[in-house]
Amino acid sequence: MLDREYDPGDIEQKWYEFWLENKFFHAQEEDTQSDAFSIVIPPPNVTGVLHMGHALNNTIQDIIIRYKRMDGMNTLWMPGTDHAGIATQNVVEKHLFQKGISRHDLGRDAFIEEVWRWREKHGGLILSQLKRLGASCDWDRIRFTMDEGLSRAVRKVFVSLYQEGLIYRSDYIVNWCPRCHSAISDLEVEHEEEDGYLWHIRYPLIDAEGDIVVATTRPETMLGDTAIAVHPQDERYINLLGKKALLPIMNREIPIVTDPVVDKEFGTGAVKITPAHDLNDYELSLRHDLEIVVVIGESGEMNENAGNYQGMDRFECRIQLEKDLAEQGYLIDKTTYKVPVGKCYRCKTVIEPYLSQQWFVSTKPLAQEAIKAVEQGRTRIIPKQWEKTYFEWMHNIRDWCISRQIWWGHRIPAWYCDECGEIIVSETDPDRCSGCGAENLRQETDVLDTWFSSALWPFSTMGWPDNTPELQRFYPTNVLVTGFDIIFFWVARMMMMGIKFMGDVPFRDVYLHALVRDEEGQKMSKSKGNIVDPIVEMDRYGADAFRFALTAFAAMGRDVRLSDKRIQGYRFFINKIWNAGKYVLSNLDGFNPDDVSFDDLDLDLADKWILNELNVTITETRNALDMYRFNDAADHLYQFVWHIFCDWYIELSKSMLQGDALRKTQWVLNFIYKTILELLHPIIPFVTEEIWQLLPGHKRDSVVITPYPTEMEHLKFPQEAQKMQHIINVISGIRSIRGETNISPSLKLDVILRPASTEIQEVLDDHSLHIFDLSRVKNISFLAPDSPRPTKSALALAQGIEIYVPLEGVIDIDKELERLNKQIEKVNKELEAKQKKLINKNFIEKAKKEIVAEQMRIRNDLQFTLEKLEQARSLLEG
RNA sequence: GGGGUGUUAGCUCAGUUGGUUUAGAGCGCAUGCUUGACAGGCAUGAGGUCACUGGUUCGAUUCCAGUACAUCCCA
Repeated sequence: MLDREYDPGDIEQKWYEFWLENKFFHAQEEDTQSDAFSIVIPPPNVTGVLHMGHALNNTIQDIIIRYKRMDGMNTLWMPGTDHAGIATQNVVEKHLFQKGISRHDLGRDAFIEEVWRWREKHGGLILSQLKRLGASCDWDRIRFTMDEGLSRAVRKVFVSLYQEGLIYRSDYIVNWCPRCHSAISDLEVEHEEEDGYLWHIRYPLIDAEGDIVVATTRPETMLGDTAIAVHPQDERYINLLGKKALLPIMNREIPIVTDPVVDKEFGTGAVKITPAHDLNDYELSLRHDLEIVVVIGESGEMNENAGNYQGMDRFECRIQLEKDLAEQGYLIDKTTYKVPVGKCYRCKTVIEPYLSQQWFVSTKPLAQEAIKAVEQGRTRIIPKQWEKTYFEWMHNIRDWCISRQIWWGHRIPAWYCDECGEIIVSETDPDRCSGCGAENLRQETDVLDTWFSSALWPFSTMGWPDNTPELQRFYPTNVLVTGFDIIFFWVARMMMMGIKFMGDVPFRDVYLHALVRDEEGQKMSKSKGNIVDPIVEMDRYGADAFRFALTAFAAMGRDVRLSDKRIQGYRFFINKIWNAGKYVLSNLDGFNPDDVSFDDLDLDLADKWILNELNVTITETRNALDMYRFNDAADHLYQFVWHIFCDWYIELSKSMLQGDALRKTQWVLNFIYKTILELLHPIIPFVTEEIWQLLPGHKRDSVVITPYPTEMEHLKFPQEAQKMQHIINVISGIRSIRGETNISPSLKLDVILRPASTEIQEVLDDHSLHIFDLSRVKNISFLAPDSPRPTKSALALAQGIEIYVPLEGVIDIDKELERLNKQIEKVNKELEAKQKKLINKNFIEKAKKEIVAEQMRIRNDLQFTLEKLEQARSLLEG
C-alpha cells in the first residue's frame, strides 16, 4: 500500500541508483542492429552550479533521450563539462588569494596543478546535480574539454587550420579586459548605453592662428593621440588641410588628416585619433600611416607613454586630466552624453580596446559552408525563426580572436625560434627549429578560447581524431538542445568545425528553447536576488514536479516565467497521479493481467471509451514529442490523467468493480494506468518508476526500458466513444442543474430524459447505471421524441438529449429562470451572427459548399436550441 | 541605427496551415460539498470588442501593412 502522500526524497535516490546499477543509460557503440540516436550535452562550466537554465535545458534533453530509448533506439546522451578558462582561473585565483597567494607566486605549472586539484574536489558538483534532476546521461563516457583526448583534437584542429592559413597571428585592436588580463572575443563583450559626458577640448594649431576643437567621450586616450581627423568635405576645416596641431599636456605635434569615415555631425566634426585604443582610429591610422602610441597598460593603468599620468588608473586619469585641462584653459565644454560602453560579460569591467598581437581564426570560408548546410536543410533550426538570426550573423561574421592571456586552457601549439624568427606550429612538441635547427624554442604562452574546444565537442567527445565506433554510430548527433543565447558562441562554431573536420554537420536538428526568467519576466541574477534555485525547488517539491513544471512552460521560442508557486501547482499533479495509483493498486488484489485473455473481456461502453481516449492521447503525445512541442505533450497528458481518467473513469469504475465486471474493470484500470505511467515517464521519471514497479504483469525490469506506448488498432472504439459522450453529457447536465438551482446536495433526483432518437435512448437506457452512479439520481424515465415536454421542470440541453428535473419542492424557480434567460441570451447572440452570415449573398456564392452547409446546420441547431429554451421558460412562467 | 519577438480572461500562457475550439488551459475568484484514491480533493459557475488603425477576402484572433507599447539580439 502506498503512503498517503507522495514523498519524493528517498524514492528519487533509490531509483536513480537502480538505473545506474543496471546500466540502462549506457549506449552500445557496437550495436549495429537498432537505430542510433544521440545527443551531446551542452557542457556546463566545470565551476558551475545548476541554475534554472541548465535545469530546463537538461530536462528537455532527458525527455527526448528517454523517449527515444523507450522507443527502442540505441541512445547516447554524451555528458561532460568544459574547462571554462577564464572563469575557472578566476575561481581558483580567488581561492588562493584567501590564503595570501597569487598565481604568480606559484608559477604557471604549479598553478595549473592547483586548478586540476580544485577541479578534482569541486568539479563534480554540477554533474551530481544533473543526476538529481534525473538526467539519463551515459556517465561512463563523461568528457572534459581538457581531457587528453579532447586536447589532442584541439591541437589537430589548430595545426590543420594554421597550415591552411585559416588561423593566423596578427596585430589588431582587440577587446581587452583589464580585470581578466586577457583579450576576449567580440561576442564576449556586452554593449550598453550609459550616461556619460562629451568633453570639448581645444588643440592649438601650429602653423596657423587659433585652434581646433575636438569632442571626445574618453579624454584620457588623448595622451595617445597621433592625429586629428576631419571629413574631407567639411568646409569648416578646409583651410586646415595639411596643418598640424599641438597635443595639449603632451605637447606633441600631430597632423590634421581627412578621412571619409569621420562623422560631420558628431561633436565639432573634428575627432582625435588614438590608434592604439580605438578600432576605427586604428584602421584610419593604417590608411594615413600614423604613429601608434599605446598609453594604457594591461591592467587598465596609464603606462610610461602617458607622461605624468603614468601609473594612474584610466578612470582616475580621466578625472585628473579634466582638472588639468581646465586649469590650463584647454577644456572648452563638458556636456552630458549617452555613451556606448563595452563590458566584459564575465566581470562587467569596462573593456579597453587594445592593440596587441593575437591569434585569429579566419571565419568567412568556414561560415560559408555552415550557411549552406542550413540552407540545404542538412541541419534544421527549430523554431525556424532563429534561422534568420543565424544567417544574419554568419553572413556578417568577423574573424575570431582565439588567444587568451591566461594560464588555464589549451596552450597554443606554436613555438618561436629566437635565432631565426621562425614560428613552428605542430601537433607534437618540437625539439628543434625547423628553420635553423636551433634548440632553444619558446612555446607561445597564450591559451585558446574555451569555445574553441567547445566547438569540437560533438566529435571530440566521441574519440576524434581516431575513427572510433562511437563516431561511426553516433555522428552526426540527432539533435542539439540549447538556449538561443549561445547560438553564436557555440552552435555556429560547432557547425563550422563539424563540417570542416567531419565532412558532415554535427547535428540534424538544433532545438533552441526559451530562457528562464522570474515571475516578472526579469532575467534571473544574483544581484537582483530573484534567483529560483533548482535544488531548493527539488528539495521542496521533488524533481518530478519541477520537471513537469518546466516542461509545461517550455513553449517554443518563448521565455519561461517561473516561480515557486507554479512548481507547487505541478506537485499537486504528481500527487494526483500518486493517489490514482493508490486507488488502482488497492483494487488489484489477486489480479494478474496474464491470467486474462483480452478477447474474453466483456468490455463496457465506458471501458471502450477510455481505451479510445487513451489511443488518442498516445497519438497526440507522440506527435507533440516528435515536433519538440513539449508543453503540448505535458498538456495532453495532464488533461487525460486528471480530467478524463481520474474525473470520469475512476469514478465510473467504482461501481463496476463491485459485481461481475470486476475482472475486466481491473484489467482496464491496470492497463490504462500502466500506459499513463509509460507515457509520462520521460517527463517525470521517478514517480512513474516507483508505481510502475508495483503494478502486476510488467514485463521488463524497469519502465526506463519498456517500449513507449504506440497506437493500438484493437483498442480503437470511435463509435462507442461517441455514445459514451451522451452519458457524460447527461451527467454534466444534471450536475449543472443541481449546482445552479439551489438543490440540496443530499437530495436524490428524479430525472426525465427526452432523447432525439430511439438510438440515443437505447444508449442511455443500457448504460443508465453510470448516470445513477455519478449524478445522484434515484429515478430515470424516458419520454419519446414526439411526446410533450414536462412542465414545471428545470431543463438542460445536451447534444440530442433534453434533460428535465421536475422542480416540485426541489428547485428554486427563480434560479432556474435566471439560468434559462442567460442561456437564451447567449444562444440568441450566436444565432443572430449566423443569420447575418447566411443572409449574405456573397457568402453563399463564394464560400465552399461544405462550409455553407455546415453553417446552415449550425444555424438550425441554434434555432432548435433556442426554441427549446424559450418553451422551457414559458412552461416555467405559466 | 539594423533586425527579431511579443501584445488573447484578474495573473501566466496555449491556440500547427483564414469558417465549430460559436476563443482553451493552469492559477486566482465565487457558490456548494468531511462523496472510502486524493481538501495537495470534488462539483458547478463568473470572467475575453483576441493592443490599435487600415488592407486582402464572402468571411480575419488567424494573412499583409502601418501605429503604439514591451522585450531581446546585433552595430
